[in-house]
Amino acid sequence: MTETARPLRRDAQRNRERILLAAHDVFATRGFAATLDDVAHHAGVGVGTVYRRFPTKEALIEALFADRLEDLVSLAEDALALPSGWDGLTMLLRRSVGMHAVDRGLRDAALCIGIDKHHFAKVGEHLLPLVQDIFDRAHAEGSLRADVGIHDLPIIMATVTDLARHTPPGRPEIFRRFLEVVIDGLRASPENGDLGPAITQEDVEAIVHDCVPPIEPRRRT
Amino acid sequence: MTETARPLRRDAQRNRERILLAAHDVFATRGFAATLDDVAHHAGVGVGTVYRRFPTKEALIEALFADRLEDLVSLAEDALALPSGWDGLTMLLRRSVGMHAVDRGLRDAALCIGIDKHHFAKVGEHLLPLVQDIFDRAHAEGSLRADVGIHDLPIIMATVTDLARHTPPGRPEIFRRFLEVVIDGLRASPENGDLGPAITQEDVEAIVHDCVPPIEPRRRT
DNA sequence: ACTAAGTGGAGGTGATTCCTCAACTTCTGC
DNA sequence: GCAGAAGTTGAGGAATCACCTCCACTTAGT
Repeated sequence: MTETARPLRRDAQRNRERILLAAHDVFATRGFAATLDDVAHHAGVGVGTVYRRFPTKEALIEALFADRLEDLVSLAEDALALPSGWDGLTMLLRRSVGMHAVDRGLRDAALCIGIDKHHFAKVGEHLLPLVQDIFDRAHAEGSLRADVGIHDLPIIMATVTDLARHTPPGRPEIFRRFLEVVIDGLRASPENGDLGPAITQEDVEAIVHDCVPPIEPRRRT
Repeated sequence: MTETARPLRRDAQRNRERILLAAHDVFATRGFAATLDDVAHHAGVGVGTVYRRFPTKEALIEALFADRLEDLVSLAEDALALPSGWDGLTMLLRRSVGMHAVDRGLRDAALCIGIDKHHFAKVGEHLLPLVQDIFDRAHAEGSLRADVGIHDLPIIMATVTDLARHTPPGRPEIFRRFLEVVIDGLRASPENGDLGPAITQEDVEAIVHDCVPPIEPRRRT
């Protein structure tokens, strides 16, 4: 396993980059549901070339998103730098929904963090404690309703970004509007009812699991 | 066109009823995405029998849901009978989400009302004014935030019931919880920001259109 | 100019859906 | 009971879609 990979021929290297560029575009608009055939067409290369470079869709996705997810870590850090816990939380929500609306692949990747052991595990380790801090701060401040927790976040994100997916490209006001309603519903207020028992990790997995197109294709034997 | 249909043979009539019963079950769990082959299996008849009785999926859906949608009209009437406008609105939301979670076919049909000229037009004519009254009453009362309007309803319903679709059958708490957050976000409050320009009918059509499986199949020439 | 590396894209595989049709079965009126 | 109309069946045709393989061809690099 310590085998050093030989360097690619120059044309192959160029094609690899074209594929990654095309994949960025295609996954941004179609999310994980995009096909490698699609990517090949956009890159102007044959399908075979894509499969030679990235043996499975999984490999391409990892190459594409592993470090792009770091943007979310930066965002969380920025949110924690704000003086107000509430402002931090709402900034996290607004900005990440915005990013996910622009790049649906990023959205699918981000949702994977919470439900998948091996994909993007490293980013998850960085991100989750930050998000926890953001929630803790808002709770301590008394601005975030007490019965909402960190496990609600994936559900909110999945739901709002799914709406974003369906809204016409030119009208982001629509899902933003919905997000604002949700945000206002998250604010602690004496008028709020009680939400009952918290969401569990299993709930999140069960729900988010089929809000994301599968990375590995359906292979029936 | 004034041709009187001959009465069905007795066994055919029995089969027709079995098909409708099975269709009820199948559409309840799979929504409009269910196939007529599915219905046939559940009914214990051949596919051909289903296609003989209901030439298209459309015909079966109309036969199934035309009057079941009246339940929503009754619900709206009940909501209007409550003394408080806010209670009426939240009852409409909670009960219809509950109904749609239990019967995904009903959900798809209800969403069709707002976006489709010819299906379920009659029910729509009854329902829409009632819903408008419910919103007007809550607005007049000052309990519903002023920048939310009737066109937000399909979007909210589509989003929350879509979440309901993904939640495990035994855990309705999850989408109910989310709905409560949304409801609390709809309440007028001095802390709320402004939502900006209202949703238009075109927005609703564009969004809800692809939140519902198409009634008519993809027929390429 | 020779060879290993790389390429293209038609097409195999398998899943899924819609719907037809021709051989068969059952009902109903006489 | 029987003729024939009405009804049934389910295998399978046709269309679509995604994944991926294969091998005759091209090209980089020494």
